[in-house]
Amino acid sequence: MICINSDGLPEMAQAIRFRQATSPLKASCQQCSLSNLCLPLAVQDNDLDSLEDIVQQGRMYDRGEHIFDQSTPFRSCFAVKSGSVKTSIITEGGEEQVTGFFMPGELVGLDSMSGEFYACTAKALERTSVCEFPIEKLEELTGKLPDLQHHMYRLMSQEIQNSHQLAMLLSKNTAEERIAALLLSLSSRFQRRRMSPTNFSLPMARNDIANFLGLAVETVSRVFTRFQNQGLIRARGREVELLDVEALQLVTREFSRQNCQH
Amino acid sequence: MICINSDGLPEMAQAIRFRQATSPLKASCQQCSLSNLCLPLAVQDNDLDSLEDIVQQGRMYDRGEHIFDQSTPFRSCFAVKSGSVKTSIITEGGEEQVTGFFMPGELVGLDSMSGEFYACTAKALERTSVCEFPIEKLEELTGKLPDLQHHMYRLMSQEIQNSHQLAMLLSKNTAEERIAALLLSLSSRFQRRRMSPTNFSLPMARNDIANFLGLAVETVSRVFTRFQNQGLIRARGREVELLDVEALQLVTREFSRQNCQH
DNA sequence: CGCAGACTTGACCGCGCTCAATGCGAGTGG
DNA sequence: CCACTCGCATTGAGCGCGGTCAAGTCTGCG
Repeated sequence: MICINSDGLPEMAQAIRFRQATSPLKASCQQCSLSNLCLPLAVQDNDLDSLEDIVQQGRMYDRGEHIFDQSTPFRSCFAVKSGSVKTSIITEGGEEQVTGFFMPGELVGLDSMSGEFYACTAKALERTSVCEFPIEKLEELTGKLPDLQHHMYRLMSQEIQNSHQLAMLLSKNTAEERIAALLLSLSSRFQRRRMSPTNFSLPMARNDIANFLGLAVETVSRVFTRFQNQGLIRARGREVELLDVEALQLVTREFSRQNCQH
Repeated sequence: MICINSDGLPEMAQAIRFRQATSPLKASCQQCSLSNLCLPLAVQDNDLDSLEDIVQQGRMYDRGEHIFDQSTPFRSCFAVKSGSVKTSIITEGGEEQVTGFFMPGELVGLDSMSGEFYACTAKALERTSVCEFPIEKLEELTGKLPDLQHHMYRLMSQEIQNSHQLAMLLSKNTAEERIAALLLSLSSRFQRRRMSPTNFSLPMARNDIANFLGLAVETVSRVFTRFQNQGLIRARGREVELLDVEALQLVTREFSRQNCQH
């Protein structure tokens, strides 16, 4: 009845191979290229050891694999190391609502700290590796390191804000505005990682974009081609090039502008 | 330009009186009737003193008064003691998006812990009193009391979940489903406070409901009367009586049921 | 080469927004 | 006490954005 993972079988063989290779090794935050984005960002160099002590190098996940779902007991938060993750809530009826996309350096699972099970389902959008922070140890550590605690509060607070922004987008903005906003959000997140902010490939399918933004797939498609015809972007499949960032920013604010003149 | 406070004058006299009576006194969580809902819920009896040490009894706010807005430097979280509060994001263009309603025992400001200023504007929906938790002291205290820290994580996590639920409501559900969901949410929150879950008065105006749920006021009105005609509720102004809770629950799930048969 | 899944495009229609008028209750002043 | 006003809520008429349904196209992969 609930058929979430509709992906192929042949990936399993690969998964097992990698699982053995990288299983429960201790991670090295010191050498990680994401140390200026991820949790280490908040801890002093001399405390980095204690963070490394609790981190577990997670395994690799193939495209479509679940990192956890709503029936998994909540034990850990996960930092995306490479690849990307989508989280979604799946209702009793099997309806899915995508709640977020997570890129390298971002922390998944903050919405699950209030219950026994994860509050959402996390699925790898591509070949993805994660670092695992067992929550008990993490809480213990944040009790000792005020800076880390502060950072956790910041991250969770930011997550609330993001979600509010999404709610705003969903309740007030047109399809074009929502999609422009998403493209710009992705753009700035690529930029944070020192990648091109105008030339990237979408980690998620049109379907996920549509679900996330509360639209039909067809509408997403139409807006993409409309943007392309207007010269705002160039898109072929998941490859996207932002040709006119300022115009896109204008689109996201179009709503406000139109409704303020009277 | 931004004309938010449109309420009457005569309340001012009263406000001043109350302000003097209860101003920056130390609050007593021990005697507070909300101690089983609010932060004290998470601390041992013998640690309650340290929590009381940092709490400040806030002043009274009249209907429509701002507790803080997006230009206020972030310093504290606030627990609603009596009355009720609405939070909203106000964009550059003056557009408002209501992000939440807060009732006694609930904590306002968790979305603001990641920036220098509050991330939203908090407005009293009626005569309201709050307790103030200065954030620096609160963080210091949560570093010492693991239970309290754990509770903060829970609260923030819950806030994320709530917001995701809202996003889901906004992107997938019809007007009727959204309003049924809101009524049931309010109902259960009144019940938590040992008040009637079927007979209460809405703290917010139709306008706020509409904004929160991403609808037009007119739609809210129409759905209310439709529900009334169907015998689900009885509503006159802000007074609401839920006549058929089970039917309302069915309405919220109607969507899922309809879309699962094929 | 052929198939499956993802994406695109087109035609149609309905929910909910908009605009506009009316109803209603509370506070105000004559 | 009634008439007036101002916010707020309700009700009705019409229409547009975006959803739905149905083909058609593209792409990767065995």
